[in-house]
Amino acid sequence: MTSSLPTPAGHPARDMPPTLLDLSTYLLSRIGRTARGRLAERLAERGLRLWDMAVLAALADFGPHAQRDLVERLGLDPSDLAKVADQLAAGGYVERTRDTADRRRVSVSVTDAGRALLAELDGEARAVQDEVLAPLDAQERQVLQGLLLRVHGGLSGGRVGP
Amino acid sequence: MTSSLPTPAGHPARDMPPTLLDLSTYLLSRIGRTARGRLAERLAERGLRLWDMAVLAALADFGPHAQRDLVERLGLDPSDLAKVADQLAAGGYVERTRDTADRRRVSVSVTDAGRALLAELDGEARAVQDEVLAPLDAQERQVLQGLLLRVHGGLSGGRVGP
DNA sequence: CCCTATAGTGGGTTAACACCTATTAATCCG
DNA sequence: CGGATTAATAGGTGTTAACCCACTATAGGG
Repeated sequence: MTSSLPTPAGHPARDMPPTLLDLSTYLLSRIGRTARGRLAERLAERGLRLWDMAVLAALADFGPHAQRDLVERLGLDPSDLAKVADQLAAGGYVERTRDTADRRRVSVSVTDAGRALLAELDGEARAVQDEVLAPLDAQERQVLQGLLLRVHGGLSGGRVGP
Repeated sequence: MTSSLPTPAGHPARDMPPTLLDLSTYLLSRIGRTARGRLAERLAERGLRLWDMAVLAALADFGPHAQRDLVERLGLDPSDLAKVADQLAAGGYVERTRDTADRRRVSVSVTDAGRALLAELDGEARAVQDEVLAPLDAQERQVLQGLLLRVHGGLSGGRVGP
């Protein structure tokens, strides 16, 4: 018997076609989608979306940005970023200050509350990751991370998403 | 210098936040999304969608199904499957025959043309995969495939998608 | 000082996708 | 037989994410 494991509880047990399962890209798409979806769910419980986390991460990692530069870095529409920044500012997670040198620009920086929030969100993300990568041990996860990082590095910059 | 590689041509070079790049789930999501998008583009040039390919693959791998069973296997809405089957039948890629035993059921089977089409689509998928996995050599790709397959096997059957 | 370009913002439009509903036809079971 | 159930299908709804346009305010060059 090739698949002797009992169906893991509450599972339709739908075997997918080998033609698809043989495609790493299919698996990547499916797994990535699942992970993304689960994290999005958790963020939604806090009234947040994935872009909120991406923006917080960019600010925490690279310091204050003009919105223009955030747009450039994250590949998000300027108009949409304005909305994200609005919401984050309303929650006190980021501060927006007019750039004194160029008063068109609005410099966005993360607050302490924002950093704390990001830490929590990162925790949620890691919890999801633990669920998703459950079948792999620590060493295998590291191998996977290494491979994915290299693959990611090779992607040319088309459509992005958080 | 930690990132000495020249930006790979025509690239905004947007460095993503390490906070995100450290998450395998982020990379999975991003890479999977890219791969999916690129394949979807190619299929669209033929007037096809991902579900068309999934349905063809299921029929080719497992033989004829009642639509009911395809729905079960692929996690697709019955109503949507009807439309997919319609289109595939119009192109001559599948045949629909009333089940003589239970005349409510419509049995769908792949035709030779359908098999030929699937072979082409699989070729497209592998071409995309070659693009996406370009940074990895053959052995690394196999390691990746193995890890992904195990991760996939551990996913409980929530939302699916092709 | 005009004239053009840029930064941010508000308020839409669009496209894709999952999902739901009603209808028709056939089956099953008491 | 008759009522309840299931299969397929047509058509429509809701959500989401990406995107686009118009407007304001500022900058900067001639």
